[in-house]
Amino acid sequence: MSNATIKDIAKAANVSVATVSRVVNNGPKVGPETRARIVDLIETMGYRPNINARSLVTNKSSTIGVVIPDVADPFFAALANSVDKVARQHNTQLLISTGQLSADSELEAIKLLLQQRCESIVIHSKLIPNETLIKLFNDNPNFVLINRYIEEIAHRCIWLDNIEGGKIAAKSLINCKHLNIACILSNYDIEDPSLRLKGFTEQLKESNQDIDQKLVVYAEPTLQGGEAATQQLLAANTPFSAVFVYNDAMAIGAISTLEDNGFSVPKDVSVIGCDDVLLSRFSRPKLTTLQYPIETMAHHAAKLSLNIAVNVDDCQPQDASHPSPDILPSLKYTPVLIERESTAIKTD
Amino acid sequence: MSNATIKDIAKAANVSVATVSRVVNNGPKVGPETRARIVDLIETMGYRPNINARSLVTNKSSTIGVVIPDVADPFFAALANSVDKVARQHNTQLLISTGQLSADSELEAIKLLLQQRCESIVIHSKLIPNETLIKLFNDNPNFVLINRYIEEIAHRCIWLDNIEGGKIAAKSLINCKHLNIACILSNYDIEDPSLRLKGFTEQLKESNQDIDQKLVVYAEPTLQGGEAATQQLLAANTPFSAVFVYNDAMAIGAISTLEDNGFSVPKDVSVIGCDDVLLSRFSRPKLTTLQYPIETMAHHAAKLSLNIAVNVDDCQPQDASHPSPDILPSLKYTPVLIERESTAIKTD
DNA sequence: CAAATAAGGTTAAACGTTTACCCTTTTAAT
DNA sequence: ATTAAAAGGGTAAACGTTTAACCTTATTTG
Repeated sequence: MSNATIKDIAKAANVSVATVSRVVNNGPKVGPETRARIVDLIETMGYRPNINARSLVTNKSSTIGVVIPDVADPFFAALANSVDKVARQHNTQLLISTGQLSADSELEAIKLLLQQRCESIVIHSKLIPNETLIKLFNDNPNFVLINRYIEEIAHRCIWLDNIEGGKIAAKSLINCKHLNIACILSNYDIEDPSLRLKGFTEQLKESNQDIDQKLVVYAEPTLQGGEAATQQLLAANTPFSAVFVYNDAMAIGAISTLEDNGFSVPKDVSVIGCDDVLLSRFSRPKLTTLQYPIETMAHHAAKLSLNIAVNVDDCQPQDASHPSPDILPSLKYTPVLIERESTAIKTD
Repeated sequence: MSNATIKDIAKAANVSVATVSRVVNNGPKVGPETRARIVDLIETMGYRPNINARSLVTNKSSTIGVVIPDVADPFFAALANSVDKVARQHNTQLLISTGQLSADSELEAIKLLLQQRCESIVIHSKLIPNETLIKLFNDNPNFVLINRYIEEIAHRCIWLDNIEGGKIAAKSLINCKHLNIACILSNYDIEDPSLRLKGFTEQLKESNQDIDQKLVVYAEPTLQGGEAATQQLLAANTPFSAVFVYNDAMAIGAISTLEDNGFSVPKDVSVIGCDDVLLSRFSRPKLTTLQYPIETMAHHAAKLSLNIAVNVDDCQPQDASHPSPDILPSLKYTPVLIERESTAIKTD
């Protein structure tokens, strides 16, 4: 019933398999009444083409792969979801493979996807070495790298300007007159935290401010990590009136811990996050954060990977305050500061 | 290079394809030195079997499908993640297909997965009619339904006792002396909200309490939905001192709106959520909620679907206060109340 | 009215595996 | 010394498609 093959249909319709194949694929060379008859049969016999057989001969899979560390993380889930939307618009099936934040797993995930004959893959990899990736990308013209920049394959990297992000955060905190500023960063061995820190400290230096090394702490980029990092900060006993946090989850964990310890946000300490996940609009206090346009970026990446013309409108909107320096669609995205309630001008 | 076929290996090793196939699949009938030689060649020539060709002949896919409404929802992401963990333990690739909360899409998603030759599928469907599902399950012995109970296929349904959940919530609120209790429910056309409401009102009746129909409102089960529902509640101008909310996202949206309107939680109104997503431990105030053991359930579902013996330890722990009535591993799970800070005994 | 073209098909090879069945050589048992 | 069995390996069909190449019958063109 559900496993009728093309031959069964051909026999029932009294035509060759080629003809059936043509109606299935909307090919030419088949008369209207024959087509109608076959369409009918396909419907009533519940025929569905065997993807494997098809892929075997066409060497295509109608499948787009996504490699992310973890499906459960909202940030990566948003990424995958965005790719999924593009995929379903183009009759493409989404395949997700998780890299678990280990170089071996990431590579394994890619190979798995390759084995499934995905010709397009959007890869979020932080741990595979540049050279390996470059080699991989040279063999596979439809791979796209998201959230990472490698010069040699720059035209297939969709990335966020982390340095600029750090600068924007610093500017905002400086404007609020903060002098003792802490940093909570991810302890994952990836470049994002250090780039953000770099931009942040550079900007601080422009105002002749320096960052106290005791005030930069590292932890897992999760709610719990934010909690742990904040406890560490508190234990150091070095006063601070503001903290720049690696992501929103950590920021919310930080706020939670701060308040548990009698500090009010933003009265006693200002907190600025990064990512602008949906939640940051609903936390108490509402979170000031750097918007990471991951959905747009993932959308862009998916289209690039599928070789679909990228519509300028789909990309980061030209913002008067943050004009993109490149011709659109640019592969570089810049975060935008979203000011809400967790930051304030320093009092006392 | 990366697309060497089994024939290439055979030629290089000076053996037949059958022999190569045997070493790839750890089959018998191949001598140790031949095996070593072939393994070597496979490595150096970067051979990876073509999954499509293999599936075509074996009619198996080493793939487990998951149908969920949406990847971006943390609840479903947790579900998928849990299935993924089981899958990778058993060398199985995860395939996610999204149902978008429409019966047609859900069915389409299943068919897509079937077309990819997934023999095992974990399905989260709320909208496909019972009969359709029953038929589908009779044809496909490895399908498992999660978060829904259909009597005819009960042995393949992993579900949560929503009625009991409603009762537990009601008891807790009654214990806190609340008399005017509101309900915020999902407006999706699924049975969960009505079952929870049913349990809730039944329990209320046992204490001779009744629920004011003006105090039960419906909205999207999201942060924004919680916001909207609460505004509706506030607009009705009927006082209430507690609210039972369909899920944690809505609950957090509700708290946010309540506080924006000058009500303090839990002083002025108690809020009880449902799901116990990670976030509920980090919201302000920390959320009292019904724990929905979705990870365990999904783990269980994945194993059931893959025909893997389900370990009793993996299932819901026997809790003295909530003994499971069935022999473990039970397919029915019961939510557990997690009391945190968003509920309190009624004052004034 | 012949020739050219279009329309609607068919045939068969190819895709890369797995596996039942067959064959040969070596080893063990009598 | 014979024979049986075991070990190691080869052959070829089959899985369900797509598609180039070919064929036949109308239809158009000059």
